[in-house]
Amino acid sequence: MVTLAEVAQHAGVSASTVSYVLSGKRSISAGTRQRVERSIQELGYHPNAGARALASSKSNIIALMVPLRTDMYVPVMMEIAIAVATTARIHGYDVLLLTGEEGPDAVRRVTGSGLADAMILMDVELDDERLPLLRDTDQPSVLIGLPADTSGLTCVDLDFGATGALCVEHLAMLGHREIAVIGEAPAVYERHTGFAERTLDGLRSRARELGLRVLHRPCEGGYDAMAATLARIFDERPGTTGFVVQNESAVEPLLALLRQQGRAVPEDVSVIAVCPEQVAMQASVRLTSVAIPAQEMGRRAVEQLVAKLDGRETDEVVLLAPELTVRASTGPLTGG
Amino acid sequence: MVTLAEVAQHAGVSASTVSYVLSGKRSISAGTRQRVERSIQELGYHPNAGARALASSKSNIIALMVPLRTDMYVPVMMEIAIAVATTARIHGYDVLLLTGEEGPDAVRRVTGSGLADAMILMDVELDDERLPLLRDTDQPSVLIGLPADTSGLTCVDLDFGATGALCVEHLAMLGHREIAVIGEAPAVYERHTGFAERTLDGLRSRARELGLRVLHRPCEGGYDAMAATLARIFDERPGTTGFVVQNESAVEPLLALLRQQGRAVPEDVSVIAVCPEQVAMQASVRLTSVAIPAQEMGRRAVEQLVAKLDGRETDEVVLLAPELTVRASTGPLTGG
DNA sequence: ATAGGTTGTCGAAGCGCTTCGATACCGGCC
DNA sequence: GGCCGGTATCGAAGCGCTTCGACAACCTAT
Repeated sequence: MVTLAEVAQHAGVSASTVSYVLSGKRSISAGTRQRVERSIQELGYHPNAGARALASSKSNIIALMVPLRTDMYVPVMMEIAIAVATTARIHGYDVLLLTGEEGPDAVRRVTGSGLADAMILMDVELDDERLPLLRDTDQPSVLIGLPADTSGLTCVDLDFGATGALCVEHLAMLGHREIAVIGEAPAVYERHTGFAERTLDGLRSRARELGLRVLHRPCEGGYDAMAATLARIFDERPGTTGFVVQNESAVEPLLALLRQQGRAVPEDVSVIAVCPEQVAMQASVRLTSVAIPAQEMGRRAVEQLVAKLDGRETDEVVLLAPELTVRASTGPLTGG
Repeated sequence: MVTLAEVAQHAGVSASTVSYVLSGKRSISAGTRQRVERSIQELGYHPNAGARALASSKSNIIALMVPLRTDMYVPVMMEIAIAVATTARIHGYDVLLLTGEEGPDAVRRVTGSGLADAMILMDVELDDERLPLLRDTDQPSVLIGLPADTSGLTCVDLDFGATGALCVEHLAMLGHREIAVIGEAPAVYERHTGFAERTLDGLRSRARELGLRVLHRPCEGGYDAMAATLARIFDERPGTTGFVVQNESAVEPLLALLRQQGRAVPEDVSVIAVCPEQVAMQASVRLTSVAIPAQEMGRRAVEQLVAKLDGRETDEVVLLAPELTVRASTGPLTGG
């Protein structure tokens, strides 16, 4: 393994000079710089990460805590993770992958050991037990998701409240008066991850303003659960003509069941999904949807974090504006 | 930040003693050990990762290279990644997440800088450009997937050849004579990731032995592509009664289309999927399937790697035996 | 010509840990 | 009683890098 000292010797300069060439923290004459750079090339030098971290107290690593459980939409998680890794590299950071398994201990471990310079937390619960630790530590962090109390924290998330409102508005504009919300599995609500509730709140309050009736039903994924849920919905509200689905594994079952019951989409009922673009595009009916901008979320989280690490001011809470794309699953209510 | 020296002072011993308490590399008297451990507790000491890495030349980090592209089944990737992270922690390692974006350079960077002690590579192509580097370096590595030449490499993968064979056997046993294989998107074959070809090879050779006719069609995901593909299949081989699907985004479309055409599953046609358990369970028909053991693959990869790091002998290639679970989508051929 | 400011380079200290002798102590044995 | 082999502990060196202060060389402005 080639060391700084070897590079220095090869280039005929001192070790500190090589270091300054690398970091650019002091001015170096053009000639010296070139000689050093050529030596680095020729010897195939790579600075030793451990030594660097020790000397500078910076690891150039960002820790990313992903949820261990896989009951929620996994591709979104993966896309965020990949966006985080990619964006981090652009800013010169690597990403350490932590699972939620260790829980708060992971925060202590990473903070205490100087393994990472900063953290990104996914799947944040409303009253997350990791938050007090985060507030105590002086290690910068960004949450993807929104806890109940955001004071002193930086958060990035889709504006789910506005998302809910946007869905209602679209359906209202098309003339629908009674809508049903197919939500995430009950477990998601019980866990208080927040995003599902926020969607619902935004949706309900806008519906109230616009005079629409809303029926909300949590729903496990899969056909059987969806069949039962749908039956109960039409039982209770036979006049339902609009659906908002926030559970990707319920989308396809819903479409199949509606088809089976002879209800045409979008002629008889309209369906809006809150899901990644890919799901909306690949469904049996191209879905009108509000996209979950996973990539953007990952990217923004890293950018916020890097800003903090550079000592720049950052927004406390970044809520991404939802965008609704009209496709083939929603249409005007044609009397009925 | 608390240091080793502070712990030593607090416990009234020398720094090296504390170090030996931590590492267990020399015997320590019970009394001393307890005093030191109490001091560690009280002061909330965490060893500094950088210093440790520098002094010991071991980072206790495993690098995991995930593919950047997301055209393949992402949940499998995620599940593997999580299994890798979880298993690594059990063995005292953390996981660094690298995307394929940097390509071979990432291997050089990580190897050269001592950032990680070892690597796991996912999405390995038959003639992967990272392999020469891996062979050159003395850094241990494990591949998830199987390249063309495995000499000098350790690999973990599902035995896709046996998987293909297993599918044919099951269909043959049920009396099917003409089967169609719905494969991955053409791009997957062009990339030569290998697993798709291996499945096909295993399937074809067993089919030959058992006297079945096989028609293979790559297929993009989604309804439109599947509709076109299915039409061509029945056009060319009207007597097709068995399907093997190795493309999770084609599964649901296939089932819907068959239903639509009045072909009952499993009475008229049988369908076997090669997919994660969850997909098989959540489909509109509970699918007979060969599971892709993502978790097991991640776990085994780490275990192989740790064995190597510990200087233990390891298998060169670990092929996991496929398991076929019979559910509701396959049945005996009832004349026709 | 000289004081004062730049610019480019060097040497040395030190980051927090591991690890290798060296040392001190203990009990048992011939 | 001196010697041996363990066992428990310490001190010091060193891992490869960053960074600070020093300094030489040069350039201006007086």
